[in-house]
Amino acid sequence: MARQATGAAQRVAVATEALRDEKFNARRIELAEAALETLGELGFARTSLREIAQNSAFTHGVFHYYFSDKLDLICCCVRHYKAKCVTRYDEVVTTAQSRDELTEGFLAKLAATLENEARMHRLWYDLRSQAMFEPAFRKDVLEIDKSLEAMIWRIAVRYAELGNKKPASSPAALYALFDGLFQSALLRHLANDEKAVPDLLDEVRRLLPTIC
Amino acid sequence: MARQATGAAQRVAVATEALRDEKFNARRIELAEAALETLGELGFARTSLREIAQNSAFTHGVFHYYFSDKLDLICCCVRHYKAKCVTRYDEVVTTAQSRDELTEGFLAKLAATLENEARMHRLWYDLRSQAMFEPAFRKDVLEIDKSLEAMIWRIAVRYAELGNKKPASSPAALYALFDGLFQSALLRHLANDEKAVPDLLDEVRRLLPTIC
DNA sequence: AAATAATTTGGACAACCGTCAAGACGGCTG
DNA sequence: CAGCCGTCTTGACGGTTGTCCAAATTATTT
Repeated sequence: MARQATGAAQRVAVATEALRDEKFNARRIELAEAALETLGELGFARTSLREIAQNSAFTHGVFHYYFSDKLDLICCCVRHYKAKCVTRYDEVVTTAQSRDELTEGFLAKLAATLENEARMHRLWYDLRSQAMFEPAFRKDVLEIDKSLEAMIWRIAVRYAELGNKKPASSPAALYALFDGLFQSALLRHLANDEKAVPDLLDEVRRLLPTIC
Repeated sequence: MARQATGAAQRVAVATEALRDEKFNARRIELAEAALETLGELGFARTSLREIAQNSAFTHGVFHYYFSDKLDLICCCVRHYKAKCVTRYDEVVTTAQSRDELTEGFLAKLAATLENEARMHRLWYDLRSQAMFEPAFRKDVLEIDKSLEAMIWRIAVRYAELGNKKPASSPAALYALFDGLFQSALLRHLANDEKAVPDLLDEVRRLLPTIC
């Protein structure tokens, strides 16, 4: 009986603790999302915890309560950012019924994210560069890079499938190609080069048939 | 006569001023080179003028005497870095007499610079990302990017020439591909992935015949 | 050799940084 | 209602930052 009571109490304790953890984590994500706003605006180098707090509804102390460290916060930001990004083209991939449909759907998403989420993308490139200096970032960054490579690969496989072929290049090379093109287009776009987006689309449109 | 004397004096004045400018600029480059040492070690975000000075033979005041600004210093660093980089493969391109010779020469240089100048390369990627946030960097970065694209294109043209063909892709796409591959390999190399270099070489070896 | 200019030094400054801790607030439990 | 606990605020701390400047040193000209 005593054992049972203790067991029940323990179960309740575990449950409440899990609930607390969940709530705690939800708050972390909320804070990370607010931090991403400022990070995307200023970049890693110029962003301080105080600046993040001032551009959000939170005080700078809260961030230290939920994150052990500045790096901890930014790692959480990166990880959260990943979840959003990696599925960007999946709907197009699954619904497209022809090469043309896939191509146009992909290009549309590409142009849209380049123009509307430029700040998030430049932050990603910033943090990936930081990972070359800061070991604490490397694990997350390499993991995200792998996910993005897989994302691009899913497009290529589907594109090949719709032509009854197989992709001609490796996942790594294909990701490198698209990543390089996107990075260059992003920089040009941020520098107010109005041809950045159409040039990227032309390039990708020309490239897609050659890789399968 | 008076006119002539004035003219001569002016000529001398112009000459000495030019000499002064040259000396001034030589000092700037000397300082920039010292700064690159620390920048390559710590990255843009964590490098301060005092840290640069402490790791060099100069005091921090000198940097402010020769550079109006921290950005001014770093722009000078980037511009100086460019001159070194852009001709890296030119000797291989001009001396190679066969596709194999060009391929092996290129791969050897590629592996060497990735391993021996990793710090300079990561600084380049860092600064290119910074250019997405800091407009002051954009002009120089875009210019260097164009030079690197041309450098890669010279390799491709020569490679095609040695096979009596023409490159199949555009300069932009080709540069994007190699840049993406190199960036990925660099990150992996810095994360102590021993397969980073051989994987890059394998990939490039496989890719070269397909682009021409 | 004297005077003028260019260069270099090292310290002072205010502003900012990440971090921390003492206390306030508010809901929940006993 | 009293006490506790998780959450949050606020202000302070030592250290670092970019910038500036007056004085010292060196080079150049007269």
